[in-house]
Amino acid sequence: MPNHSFPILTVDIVLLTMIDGRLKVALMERDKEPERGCWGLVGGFVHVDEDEDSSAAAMRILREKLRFSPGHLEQVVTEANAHRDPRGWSASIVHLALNEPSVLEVLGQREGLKLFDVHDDGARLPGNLAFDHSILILKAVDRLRAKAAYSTICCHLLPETFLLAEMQEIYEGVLGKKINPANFRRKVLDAHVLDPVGLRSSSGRPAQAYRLARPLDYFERQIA
Amino acid sequence: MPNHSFPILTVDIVLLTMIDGRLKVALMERDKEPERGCWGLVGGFVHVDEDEDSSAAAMRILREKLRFSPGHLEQVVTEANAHRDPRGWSASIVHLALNEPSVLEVLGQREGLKLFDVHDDGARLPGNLAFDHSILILKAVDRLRAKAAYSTICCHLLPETFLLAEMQEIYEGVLGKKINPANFRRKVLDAHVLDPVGLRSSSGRPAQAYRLARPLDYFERQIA
DNA sequence: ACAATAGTGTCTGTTAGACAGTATTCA
DNA sequence: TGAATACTGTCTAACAGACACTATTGT
Repeated sequence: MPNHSFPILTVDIVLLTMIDGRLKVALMERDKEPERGCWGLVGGFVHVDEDEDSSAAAMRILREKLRFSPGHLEQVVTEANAHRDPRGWSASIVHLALNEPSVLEVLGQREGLKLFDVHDDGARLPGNLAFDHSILILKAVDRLRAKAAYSTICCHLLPETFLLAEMQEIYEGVLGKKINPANFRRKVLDAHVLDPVGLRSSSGRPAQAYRLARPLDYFERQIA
Repeated sequence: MPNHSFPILTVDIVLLTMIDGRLKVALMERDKEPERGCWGLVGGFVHVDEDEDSSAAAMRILREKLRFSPGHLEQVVTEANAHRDPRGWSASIVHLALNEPSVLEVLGQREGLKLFDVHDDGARLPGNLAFDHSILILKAVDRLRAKAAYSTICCHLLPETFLLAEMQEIYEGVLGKKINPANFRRKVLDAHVLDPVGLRSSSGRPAQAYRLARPLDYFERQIA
């Protein structure tokens, strides 16, 4: 394996979802060197002849490795240094991808993907994580948490339509604290970012279901 | 000039300062192809044999081209696509560098650097800007503005010690709005991020001078 | 009727923003 | 003494957070 005189350019995707109020990251067991047998992020090289830009590269890699398109994809940070990859000087453009859990649970059975709990600064991640991927995961999760209280970003962890109680559970999981339901309702509805789409019944009074009308990067008011 | 099969990896630095309440970006006239004669950001290739990581590359480039170290440097975004550079598929890791104006004004005379007003989505930038540098500049400025209201980041546009009135002028310039002096004072001092360092006299009552005690990435309260 | 969940009204303490007023220097 | 700038106190409206209350379903 030669030491490149060009830096390596890769894209890594931190695939997150939430199950039972806990954030989960989807990792693949690496079947090639380096770090064969370790758990790692879904990622790959940029292909200069195929990829229009870095997010297109991320989409292609997800399509090729998982046959799947994420609900939400955004660039988080670029981790670039001499020592993170034994093959040479390496830059990874790290992306955050958010999805409702059902999609990833299905993929887990078909594609050798596994979901790991992301909590307490990665304490529950597997011990044999490839490269600096534990750092990349934490940076992506930090970004999600930072945006949560002031944006609708967490709605991408929900299905197309959802109840306020479900949305609240997601925000509680991401922010790591309980939220008062009455206040949460008031703030979210006052922001006019949700469209009502009919009722849904369960084990009590039926609840209004909503759809995200317009994704909002920055609320005026803090949502939680 | 061959079309590389590896992507190009560069670092570009958006050098900002504030003069008379207006944000300025420092640009160099390019003396090499491509885009020779255009104005461009200070930037260059990552050198895999010299640079430990991307911010070290940024520091080296500033040292080599301007013989200068910035007061504050942070990564903003990575702009990576097939068309931004005629030489081939190119990724630029964009950094934001903040400095007090005196340093850049001196450099402007010595090193062929020039300061341009950054306002109204870049309306006053020179017409012949290299590559996609106008986009990179706007993204860096957006980042600065987004962090301003909740952090001490703007203090890096000030000298080591400064008055509250000077600090307020900086925040007003970055945020683009007037701030009530009494409220600004109260919020900043309540945050306990400044250390007093003696008085300074000018044309009225002498004012308390301060030094930034601890840079704060996120205030609890909004500063302005 | 009761359990369960959805949704409303209201109170309290805190904060942002506005503004009047006092303090200390120089000319 | 007056201009200029620094600093303080206080009022109001908006907001976050807490909590009691009503509403609507299934069993």
